[in-house]
Parts: sequence; C-alpha cells; structure tokens
Amino acid sequence: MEGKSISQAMLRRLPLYLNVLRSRPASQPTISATALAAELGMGEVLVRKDLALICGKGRPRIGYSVQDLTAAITTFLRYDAIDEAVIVGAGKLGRALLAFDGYNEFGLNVHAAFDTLVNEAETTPGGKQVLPMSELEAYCVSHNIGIGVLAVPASAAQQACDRMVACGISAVMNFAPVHLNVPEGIVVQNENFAAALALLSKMPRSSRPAHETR
Amino acid sequence: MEGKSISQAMLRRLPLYLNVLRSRPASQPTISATALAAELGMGEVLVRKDLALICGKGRPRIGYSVQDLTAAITTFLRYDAIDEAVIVGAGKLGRALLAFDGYNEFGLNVHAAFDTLVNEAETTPGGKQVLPMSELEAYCVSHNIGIGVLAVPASAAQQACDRMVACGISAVMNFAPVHLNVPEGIVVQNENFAAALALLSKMPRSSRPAHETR
DNA sequence: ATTTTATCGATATATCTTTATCGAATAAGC
DNA sequence: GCTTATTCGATAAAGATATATCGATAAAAT
Repeated sequence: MEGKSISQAMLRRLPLYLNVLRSRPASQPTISATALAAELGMGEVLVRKDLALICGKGRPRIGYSVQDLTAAITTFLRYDAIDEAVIVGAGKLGRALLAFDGYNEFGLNVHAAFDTLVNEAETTPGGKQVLPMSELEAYCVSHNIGIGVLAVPASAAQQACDRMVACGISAVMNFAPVHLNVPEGIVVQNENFAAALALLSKMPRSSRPAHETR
Repeated sequence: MEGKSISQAMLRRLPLYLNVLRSRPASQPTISATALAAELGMGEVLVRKDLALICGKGRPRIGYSVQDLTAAITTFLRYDAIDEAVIVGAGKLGRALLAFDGYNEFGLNVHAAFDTLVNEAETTPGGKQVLPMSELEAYCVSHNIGIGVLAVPASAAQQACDRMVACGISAVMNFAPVHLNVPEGIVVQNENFAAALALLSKMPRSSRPAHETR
C-alpha cells in the first residue's frame, strides 16, 4: 500500500509554494523551509512535512534547491502536462472565466465555452469561441477534453454536469452553488463565491489575530 | 469563555444549506437534517451539529422549519446587512468580477473597480465605474467601504492591500496567489484558482469513491 | 580544528473536523 | 390508545490536520 498520505490541505498549499519559488531571484539558488514558511505566514514544520513528501532531502543550514523544488512541485501537480478544458455556461461568469488568461500557468488549456442560448458560434474579443451547447459532445471527443468548468445557474447545473460526464470529462470545477451527483471516479471541485463571502462577512474582525484562510 | 466553536469549515457549509432551503417549494414548510444531508451529499450528523449552533431545536420526525432556518442562517451570515465593497485591480479578472451580478444575493454591494492604469473614470457595459487608483481613498471614506476585493497581479498585491487597509477596509478577498501581511483585526480570504485547479489535476480519478471538496 | 548556528527530519502532542452510536422524543399508522 | 418509524440531540470514537520538541547534520565563524 501507499505509505504516504496525500493530504487535501497539502495539495492546496503546493501552488502557494510554487508561487513563492517562481518569484525568487535567480541569485538565490536555494531556499529554506523557514523562509518559505515566513513568506506564507505559516509554521515551518508544516512546510517541511509537505516538502518531505514530494521532493528529495534538504540540506541543513542551506535548505532546498529552488530549481529542484520547482520541478518537483510542477511535475507532482502535473502543471507540465496540459489538461484540455471547456467551460459550460456562457453567462457573465462563464464569459469572465473564458476571458481570464492565466490558465496555462498551471497546465490548463481552456478551449471554448458552450451555452444553450447560443445558436451559432461567436468569437469573443479574447479570441475564444462560444459555441452552441449542441456541439458539446462532438467537440469534447475530438479535442480530448478532460476537464469541465461548470458556470451555469444552479437549476441547470446537475443536467449540464451529467452531459459533461457523458462526454468523457473526468473532472468538474463547479461554480454553481449546488451539490453535484457524479459517478464514481469523477472529481468535483467546488468554487463557491458565496461560501468565500460568508467567511468574509462573518469572521471575527478584531478580537483575534488576523488570520488567513486557504 | 465562548462555549460554542464557530468552525471555519462550517461557515463554508452554511451558504450551501441556505441554497437548498431557498430552492424548496413553499408547500414543504419543514425539512429534516437527513434530507439536507442527502441533497448535499454529506453526513446527516454533521448537518445537525451545524444547525444546532445557529438555530433553535428541530422537532423529531419533522425536522426544522424552512422559514426559521433560512432566517437564522441569513442573519448569522449577515446576508441581510449589506456590506459595501470595491474591487482593486481592473484587469481581466477585476473587470470580470465587476461584471458579475449576483453579489447582492449574499449581502454584498460591489460599487466600483480601481486601477492604476486608468486615468479617468470609465463606465462598464454593466453600468459600474472603473476609477483611477488615486481616487480610492476618498471613495472608500465617503462610501463607507468595508470590504476590498483584490484582483491585481501578485507583484502589486501587498502594496495594494496596504493601501486598502489604510482606507479603512477591514476584510480583503484576495485573488492574487500570494500571502498578504495585514495588521491585527483585518480578515483575509484567499480565493485561489491555482489551488483549486491543483486539486482537480491531482486528485485520484478512479480508485476512490468520487469525492467532493469544499 | 573546534565551536557556533541555522536548518533538517522524525516523533510525539495538541487541535480541529468528521463519523459512528445510542437513547429519547414525537408524529403517523394501526 | 398502542405500536412503529423517523428524526433529533448528545456523547464517544475516529480521522485528519497542525504544532511543539528534540537530536542530528553540515555550513559558517572563530
């Protein structure tokens, strides 16, 4: 069996590490867990524990090689292997997501958006296409789409999700604030603005030390 | 001491409950924790524990009053009390966030966006303004802005954050993938696409039961 | 060469979060 | 009215996650 435990929480931290590493000047070829922890405002022991699971040993008094560490995290997260993706739902949110231009940084290639209200192909100012929903199946199959970004209203989410799954999509990023029922083996990642804002409004503002989440 | 523990994780679930409640037909005046749990794909004990902390007791064999529960969650999350907000950073992401139109549903009023690259006020198709960064201070003070949405590049994030804090903002929703240092009493909520995608790419696709996060 | 100091890695502990179990309560059916 | 099924609420157990402690290591300073 796998002795290593791949913690959910740790997976969320890896991109943060990667970002710090990328922002380091080339003049500093190594970085310590202590420095990483300080920059991210977290405990240094936790950083070491995370790094221990994905890369070789660090050197006392020196730390880790920035280059090696970057490579290790990148491959671990498969940021080097491109995943093909589409957006389903071309309302305001869907189009905003389509216009966003930084996906390739973390190994995602967002092709196009699909919407039931669109009858013939449009091209956005950003140069990407918005296509009728009826073309989803053919497109996904021919372009080997593996990831679907779901940006439809809550009422249409489950149906749209089913359709994506039927097209061979194996991971869904869900922006609709509903629970999606999916077959075994399909991953759902919820990205919920409402939830995030709930925390903002409700978190204690003063009494406690300012604390950062995620 | 506060006997109740206000769990981070629970705060993220409350909006989900609220959404289920809102989608219920008026013909069903009550709902059981079991039903809520089933709809959200989670354990029913957890739902009961959450509800126990924010509302009155449920009735055996019946459940909770949909109306009372909705009211309890709404007030608990302060969705009834409007928070005034601005967006800092009017690049693609910032403008997309400005165009998004569902904020009022959860008690947020997004006024305008600010950007250093903008020299005179623009008005977006959605009817909201994009203003020069130099006007941030005056605007925040005169409109009593309490929440700032940070949508600038990573390199400018800390500086922009400092400026927001100086304007009296007490909560920051951070879309930049960096750690923000803030004074005591300021809340930071990170919303990180990269982290979300990391999970999507890396999560085991088949072996395990499909599992939903957040 | 020796001491000092920053850092690592491992083990143990604490904290937070979720799930499991059980008796009590109460509406519905008989 | 009595039984039955469903649901609640509380306690206990399990699991996941983060922190604290400590000896070992190796670069830097003396």
